[in-house]
Amino acid sequence: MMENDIFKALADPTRRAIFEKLASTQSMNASALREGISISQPAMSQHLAVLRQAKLVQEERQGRFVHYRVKPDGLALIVQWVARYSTFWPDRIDALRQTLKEMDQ
Amino acid sequence: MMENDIFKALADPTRRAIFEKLASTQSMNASALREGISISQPAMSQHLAVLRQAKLVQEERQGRFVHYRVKPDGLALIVQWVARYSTFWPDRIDALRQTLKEMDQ
DNA sequence: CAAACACATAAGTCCATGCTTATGTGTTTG
DNA sequence: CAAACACATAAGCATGGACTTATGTGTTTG
Repeated sequence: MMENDIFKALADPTRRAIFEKLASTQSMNASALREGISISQPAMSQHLAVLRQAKLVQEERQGRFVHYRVKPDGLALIVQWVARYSTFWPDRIDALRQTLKEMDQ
Repeated sequence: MMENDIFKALADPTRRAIFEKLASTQSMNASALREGISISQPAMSQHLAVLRQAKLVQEERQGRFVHYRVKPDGLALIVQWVARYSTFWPDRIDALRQTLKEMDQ
């Protein structure tokens, strides 16, 4: 199941760090992503493969570089899953509500 | 980090099934939770311990039964984490927006 | 109070996973 | 076109995690 792929992909702290770094920019190639994260080249490549399979990121080859970027709809399933239990976080709902309000502007 | 505990706890499909079942009721003891889920008693106990440590559920002993229930604010960190990337799921946002709207009623 | 019960913990096994080194594939460049 | 480069894949290893059986702890009940 795809939902499971996403949860498993995000369960690793290194992968979340990669995703977060990727989200902070337009797009970035694999080598640039390694900067600041102490990790070997194959390890990065493997992590990106996991994120790719979970459809959280998308790749685009440009010459000998592969540019990665966060996939717009990647977190949708997580959002939907969490939303099912939205009645359980009445306090925190306001923050999300505010986020949505800001998106309208 | 607590965020990591939550992601890891939700990364297992059996644990998500337990959480979902628990969310569908007020509270339930460990034996009742096993019904429908093909799992041994110790396995259930261990899964509940993981969910407990992630603060996704809370326990309450009543006699020789231990009643579990979903902890209201348990998913807050996930919501906050996801909300940081809300600009990346513009299409799916409507579903969540609708959920919030329904909560208002 | 001994047996039954609900649950937790211990200990061991098996498979998944994150890492490493080594090598392969595709692209650019001197 | 050979070397350098960016990245992917292969293979092996070590750890983590989900399961099992066995046993422990606390509570109820006949």
